[in-house]
Amino acid sequence: MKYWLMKSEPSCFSLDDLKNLPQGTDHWDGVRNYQARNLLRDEIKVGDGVLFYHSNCPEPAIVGLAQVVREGYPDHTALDPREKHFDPRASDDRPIWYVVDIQYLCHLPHPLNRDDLRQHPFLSEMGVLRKGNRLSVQPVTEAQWLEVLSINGIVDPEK
DNA sequence: GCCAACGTTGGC
DNA sequence: GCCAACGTTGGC
Repeated sequence: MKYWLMKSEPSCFSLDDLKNLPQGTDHWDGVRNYQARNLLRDEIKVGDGVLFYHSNCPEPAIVGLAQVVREGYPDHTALDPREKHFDPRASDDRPIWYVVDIQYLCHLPHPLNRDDLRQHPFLSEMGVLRKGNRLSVQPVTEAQWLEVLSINGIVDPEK
């Protein structure tokens, strides 16, 4: 089991948006970066934990937890010319871009903003704090995951 | 709105 | 294959 941090602009797609979908589940689509693509296609597995991060907004923060419920499969939005993230190089045979499905678990009682993260020994190492880091999906260590749960008094994120 | 950092593109 | 130009991200 692995852990990931996924970034989303709340004005575009927020944790509430995820929660309100049927089953609280959605495709994580539109990723057009090869490093992130490789993670989506090869590394991210069903059951992995996801820290949901709100970026590019008044209060950037880790705001909730999700879990992976379906692993890497082709991103159909790359194949549809009407889509914003359409990629003419992609085809059914060679999809190029991938998505995973994630399911909402909970909001954090104490969302962790960037100052909060900087003050913790494990969390201050997170990629999301590094200057210029634009990866929309990035790995999180088990220690970091457990620290987020512990700060929030969460024993079992699925409850 | 500013601007630094980064990835991608494209001319050569 | 180099590298300048450009577009995008994202904190502030």
